Amino acid sequence: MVRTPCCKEEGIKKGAWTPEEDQKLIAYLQLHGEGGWRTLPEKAGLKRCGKSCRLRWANYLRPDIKRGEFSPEEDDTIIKLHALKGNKWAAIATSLAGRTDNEIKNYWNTNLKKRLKQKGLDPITHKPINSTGKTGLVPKTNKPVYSSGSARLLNRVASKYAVELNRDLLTGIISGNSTVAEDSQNSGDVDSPTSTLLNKMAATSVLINTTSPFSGFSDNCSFTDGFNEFFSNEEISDMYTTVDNFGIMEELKGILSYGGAGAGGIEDSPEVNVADAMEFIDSWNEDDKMVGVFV
DNA sequence: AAGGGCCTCAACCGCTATAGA
DNA sequence: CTCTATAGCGGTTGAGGCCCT
Repeated sequence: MVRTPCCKEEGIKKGAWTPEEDQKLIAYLQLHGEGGWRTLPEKAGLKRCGKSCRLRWANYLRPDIKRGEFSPEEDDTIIKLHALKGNKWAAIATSLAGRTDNEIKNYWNTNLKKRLKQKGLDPITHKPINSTGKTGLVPKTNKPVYSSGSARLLNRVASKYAVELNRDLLTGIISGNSTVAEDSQNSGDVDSPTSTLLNKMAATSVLINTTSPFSGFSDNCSFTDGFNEFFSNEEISDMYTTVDNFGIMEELKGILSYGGAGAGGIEDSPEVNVADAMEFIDSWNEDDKMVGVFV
């Protein structure tokens, strides 16, 4: 396929934008809205290529862009999401309102990467640079410590819905579309696939909890809102205080959408990480090294 | 004060994904 | 199915500002 040159036309201006150019672009977009970037420059009276206009708008001029320093909470979120997603700046940006992928990428490269290095952590793997080989998913000879908080949460879910609880139902619970709860409540079987699943979830949480070098991340996980139908405010509050690690939330979301169950409103789950986690947990379970039985 | 090196971040480049003709 | 236009993404660049000597 022959690609159309984007910015190689004669007379196309490059480099820093002037305030006058910004004004022209803003005025045009306020009048006509976004889109039609290829023809926009000519219509707006700009000697720029459409791509340049789109980037200028997306990364700088958009009214909902939050400028200024990153907060400690934003720092934590970026670091944690980077550990989960890698250099997926656009995906990370969706969790930080008002921040662009470009801004986050720059901030990572100029600040957070260095900060991790100063802490002796590899900014790519987020593990200690002089690690003895321990990684997040290979603790077979390094049994994790029991995490009572996340396990307790999962145990509550397990005991509440028992045998019928599966990924689809969990997805339903979280997205608020579940209709299976009453069936589940009739079951007293504790040695069930549900228990196994929840043990896996808990074990995954424990792994993250015990291998993450960070702590105290914000719990801005909207998916817990879906629990309102099934748990009291007090119980949900308890989830927030016991499941106090953003990574756990992310991983749980991932597990719930793993295997094509469909995650409803849950977005952008870390499929690869979760697949790896599940594979590991499965093998771990086979080896009878599960951290606990939460039934 | 000067100038050289470093740092930051807006902008660009090259590529892929996707939609539609 | 192929081709094209467009959008979007991540990596890279370079101008300008800052800091240090």
